[in-house]
Order: sequence, then structure tokens, then C-alpha cells
Amino acid sequence: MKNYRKQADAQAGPGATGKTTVTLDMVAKLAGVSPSTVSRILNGTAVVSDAKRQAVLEATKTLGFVPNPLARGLAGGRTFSIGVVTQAIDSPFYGAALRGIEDELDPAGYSPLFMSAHWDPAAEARCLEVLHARRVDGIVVLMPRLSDAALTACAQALPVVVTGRNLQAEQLFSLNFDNFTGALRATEHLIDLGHTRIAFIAGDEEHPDASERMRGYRTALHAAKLAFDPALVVPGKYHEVSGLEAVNHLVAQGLQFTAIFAANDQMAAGAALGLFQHGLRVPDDVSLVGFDDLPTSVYATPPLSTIHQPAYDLGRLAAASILQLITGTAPTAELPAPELLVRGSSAQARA
Amino acid sequence: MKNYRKQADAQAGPGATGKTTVTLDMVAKLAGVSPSTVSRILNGTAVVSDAKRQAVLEATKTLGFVPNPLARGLAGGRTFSIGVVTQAIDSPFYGAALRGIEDELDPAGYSPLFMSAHWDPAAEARCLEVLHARRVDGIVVLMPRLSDAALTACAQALPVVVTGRNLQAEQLFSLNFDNFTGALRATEHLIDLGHTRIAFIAGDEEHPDASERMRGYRTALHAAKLAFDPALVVPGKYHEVSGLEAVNHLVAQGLQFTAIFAANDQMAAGAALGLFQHGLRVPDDVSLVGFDDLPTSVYATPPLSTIHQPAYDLGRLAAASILQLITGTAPTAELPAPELLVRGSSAQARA
DNA sequence: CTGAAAGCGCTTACAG
DNA sequence: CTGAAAGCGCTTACAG
Repeated sequence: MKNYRKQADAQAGPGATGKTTVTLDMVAKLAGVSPSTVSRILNGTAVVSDAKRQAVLEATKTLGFVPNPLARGLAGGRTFSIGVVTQAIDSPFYGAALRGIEDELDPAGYSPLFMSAHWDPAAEARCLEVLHARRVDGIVVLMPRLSDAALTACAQALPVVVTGRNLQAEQLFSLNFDNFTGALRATEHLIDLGHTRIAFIAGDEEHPDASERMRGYRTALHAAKLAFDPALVVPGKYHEVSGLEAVNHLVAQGLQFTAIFAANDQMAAGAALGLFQHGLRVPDDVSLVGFDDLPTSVYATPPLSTIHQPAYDLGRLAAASILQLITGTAPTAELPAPELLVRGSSAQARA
Repeated sequence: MKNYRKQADAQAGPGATGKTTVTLDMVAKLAGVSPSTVSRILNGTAVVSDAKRQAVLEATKTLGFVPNPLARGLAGGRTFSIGVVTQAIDSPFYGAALRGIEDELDPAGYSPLFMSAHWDPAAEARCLEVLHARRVDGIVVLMPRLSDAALTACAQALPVVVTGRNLQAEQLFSLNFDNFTGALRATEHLIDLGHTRIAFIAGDEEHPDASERMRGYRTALHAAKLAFDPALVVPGKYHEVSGLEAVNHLVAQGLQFTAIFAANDQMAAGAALGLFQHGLRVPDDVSLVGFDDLPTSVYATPPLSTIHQPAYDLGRLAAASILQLITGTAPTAELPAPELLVRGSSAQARA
């Protein structure tokens, strides 16, 4: 048992040894104090005489004591773990957010517990239940699919942070990105380049951000006094295939357009493939702009112009906020404003 | 407490209610049996009379009892959780593997506990320690960086499954992909197309698979009686930037080449950008082949020819194997053979 | 087939 | 500042 540590230590540095499970009681015995004292010292829960502190610290080290999180959680009510429900563990967009959460939680001594809800409200409810049963100290839900009411109710049981929503409640904090402005900027960019026939590949209607992005698109057109042509708006599902299909549809309909604004980079990637297949060149024949700024988008050929969404920061801020909520501090985090990244996929409209 | 369930249920279907934490004892009381019996019924640990079983099941339902995993783990020694150490939670390649693990574990009643080691042996050792302290029932390590000895030692404490390694030990199972053959096929493909000056962007030397892929490249050249030119081999780090830099290097050196085989798709993506920047067209001027078949590669312009690596299956098989190890069954899973995917980025060499 | 009891490894009021 | 004691919510020998 724990024998592997000897090996790991050889690579990882100094550490512990021990055949069988080392318990707090053993440490107490070795240090000549009561278990309560050991607990207090290890948790910094109370002021303890320096002599005992040293003895305990030493005993802890020589025995290689590692507290059992299960016991800690059961007895103390705190598990130092944060439930994180994401929609898909392999989402190219949320990956960075998850890393941000890890990076923020780790130094604070908390561990994330990731669960995927797959955009299914029932599954999401189950995640919440499981996480709650596991006694996590707080939950962050990335782009929830559950109703505002359900989320708010959840926050009555424990601190909750959600993204992509604007909720106000005790123990509940929302972190939202300005999708409207982002879409506005993207569309304005295309308009500035002289495009007047700009197709829009919309996002999945079930996401609140999809309608915001659509609104940004329409508002930009309106502000520029450009006609809004419903035929140029193609519904999408936020994944690559729908971007591809959208272009196929546009071309099949014989619609005129010199630019495409896709509601996210994944659809833009699909659209790029569609254009390629139809022999349409980006940006020579059609300008293309996405939304999100996925890590891969800068490596597209040509690199994709897009709206940067700070996924990593989103994760860090969400994690920092849940930690504040747990501490009893009111979070004040705010996401940076949308930023347009002009790259090679968008160019001046031809005369 | 748990109040949110009422809301969730409205969307998720029927379920539980309850103000305060419902314990197994409360269920026992309501059902008129002992806690032991409740435990046995819920765990299927022993045969129980039908009458009591019904009573318990009903009480469980009316109270909305959800067992506390912490208590279960502490008392029973099993947590029904599997530690999964990945190198980066946002890796485009391992994302699919993580999903495969989720999908396999979920129906079995197990939960994954994801941790990232960031390709750092010390961090990896720490992950193992934390996971062990959390009393996971088993651990799967994706592409470990720790020594074989350390991994084997870890397996003495609990079941372990590793990928990208060929270890034999009690309670330890390895799942490895045939990188050599994959690289061989990729190179052969280019040779078959008539290319004789094939550059190779190598992978990070710290990964065992990198040398295997290199070996595949060399073996293919040798078999075709093509000269191996060291100048055509550029070291890479398995990430996009190194692919970009490799191409810059190749071009700067004025080297002649009509094809590039990148040791993974991420570097191929970087290489594609590099070629684009230098005005070299794929596949007209240079054929490009990658390795991995990332989800995004099929959306590259042109779609990337590559060797398919079954990341999702890898995850499923790894999870299935750890479950078998826990059960005491010897895993026999094997990864499918490398498969060449010919897409638009590779073409006949010009005469 | 089924209870009573002990115990998993901690933490936290409660008393000094 | 520090112990003894009770308890967190379950499971599992141990006895019927």
C-alpha cells in the first residue's frame, strides 16, 4: 500500500513512506498529543503551542500522513471539492475554461469534480444531485440548460456559479459574456469591409447566447441601413456539420452573398470546408468571420477572423467566484468585453 | 436543502423531495427494518425477503434517499470512483478519450475523477497520491510521464491501467497503440504518391511514441530504397507552433521537399499555416499528412490526410479494463490497428 | 434471512 | 491552549 510513493518520490522529490494506511490517530500518538490537536494544527483551526505544533508537524512528516478526504468531508462537512458541470468534457471551447478552473482551484487547495450534462436538462439535474450527494462545497455550471428557477433553487442548498446567464440570488453568481456586442462587432467589421450581402449562420436556438448573437447581427445591419434578408439567415446547431450544411444550403439556393458570419468558430470551420468544396475561396470570394476564437482557429487556412471569447479567464473567474461565495464574500468578477480579431479570412468586398 | 430538486424534477421527471439530509437510518425506521438490511438491499449484498425489500424500496423512494458516497467510501472501502490522470484537460486529442471513459463508467455506476498532470512527472506523482488518498477504486493514467517502475509500484496499491506503455504486472494493464505501423503507413502513402523528398516533423522526444513514429518514417523510406536525409527531419514538440516553426526552418534552409509527414495533427495544422504563409499550396506544392485524426482535422482546408487514432475507443477500453481489474478479471482489450485516412491534403507528386 | 455493534478516519462543540 | 466524547452516514463481520 502506498508503496508506489517511494518510486514516485524518486522522481518527484522527498516524500512519505509507510506500509499501511497512516491515520491521524497515529500521528497524535507519535506526537504525544490528542487527535483533536493534530486536527486543529493541520487545519489551522486554532492557536496551538509551538512545541506541540512542531511535534505534530514532524510526526506527520515521518509517518507520511495524508488526511483522508472522505473522512474529512464526512466529519467536517467540507470536502474542499467543487462540482463543475460542463456540457461536454471534450468541447473545444470549454476545455480552456476547465483548465482555468483547475488553475484557480489548485492553489486554493480545492479539487474540481467534472461532470458532463450533454446539453440535457435531465442529465444536468442528475449531475447536480450527484454532486450534492458528494458534498461538494460549491458548484459551477458552465452554460446550464436547466431553468433559472431550478438553478436558483439549487443555490439554496449550496453556493452556485453559472455562466451564460444573468441571475440574481443569494449564494448564486452569474458570469455572462456580452454576446450581443460581440456579434455586433463581427458584423460591423464585415460591413466596414464593404460587404452588403452578409449571410448569418445562426447558433442553436436552445442557447440563450444564440439569440443574442443573432440580435447583434441584425442590429449591425440595421444601423448600417442594410436590408435584413431572412433568406440569408441559416439555422445552425453550433457544430461543424451545421456550418457545412448551411453553406450547402446557401449555394443550393443560389443566394448572393460575399460574406458569412458564423455564430461560432466550429460552424465557421464547417462553413470553410463547404466553401472549399464549392470552389469558393476565402477571403477572395467570400469573407468569413466566426465567434469564440477557438485555439485551433488561428491555424485555419486562412486564419479565421473572429470574436475572442476568454474561455480560460471565464474558468478562472468562475472558480474564483465560487471560492468567494464559499467564503461569504460577494463575487464581483466580470468578463472582459468582446474583442474582434481580424485575421486572414475577412477582406475587402470586391467592387 | 436539496430544495432545488423540486425544480429540477419539474424538468427531469419524478424524483425526491425532503428538507434536510435523508439518511439510511431514516429509511430503515420508515421501513421498519434495521439499517443493515437497508444497506444490504440497496447494495444487493445479500438475499432479503421480498416483503422487506418492497418496504425498503418504497421508503427509499418516498424519502428521496440518496446514499452519501463519502460515508459509503469510508465505511465500505469502495468509492465507485475511478481516478483518471490526463496530461491536459483541454487536450484536443484526449478529450475524446475522456468522453469514452465517462461513457463506459457511467452505466457501471462509477464516476471518473479527472486530474491533469501537465506532462510533469512530479505533478503526476502528486495526482496519484491525491487519488489514492481519495480512495478511488482504480486509476487510469493516459500517457504517463512517470517511470515504469513508479507505475508498477502504484499498481501494488490499487488497480491501474496505463496507455502508451507496454507494462506487465499484477493489477496493471497497458493499452498501447501501434505508432510504428501508423507512421509506416503514413510515409508509405506519400511514397506511393511518388514523393521522394519527404520531410518529417518529429514529435516530442520525451514521448515514447515519438521515437516509434520516427522509426516508422525511416523504415518506410528504407523499404522504398529512398535516402534518409537528416536535414529533412525537424524536431517538434507535438504542438501547433512547433509545426509552424518546422516549416519556417525547412523553407529558410532552402531545403527541397514535396511532402511533409507531421508526427501529429496539431503540428500538421501548424505546418499548414506555415506553408500558407510561404505561399506554398497544399497539396499542389506540398503534400501534408498528419497523425491522430483530431476531430478538427477533417475540417481543415484542405481536409487533412492522417492516421486515425481511436481516442474515444481508447478511453472506453481503458475504462472497461480498469473495471475488469477491479472485478478481478484479466483485461484483454486491444486497440484497433492504425488506419490511414486519405483526404485532400495529399496528392500525387508533380513530375 | 436479519439485528446489534463496532468501526471507517476525521472534526467539532463541550468542558476545562 | 487542549482533551474526551460524540458524531458524520454508511458497511460489515459477528451472532443468531
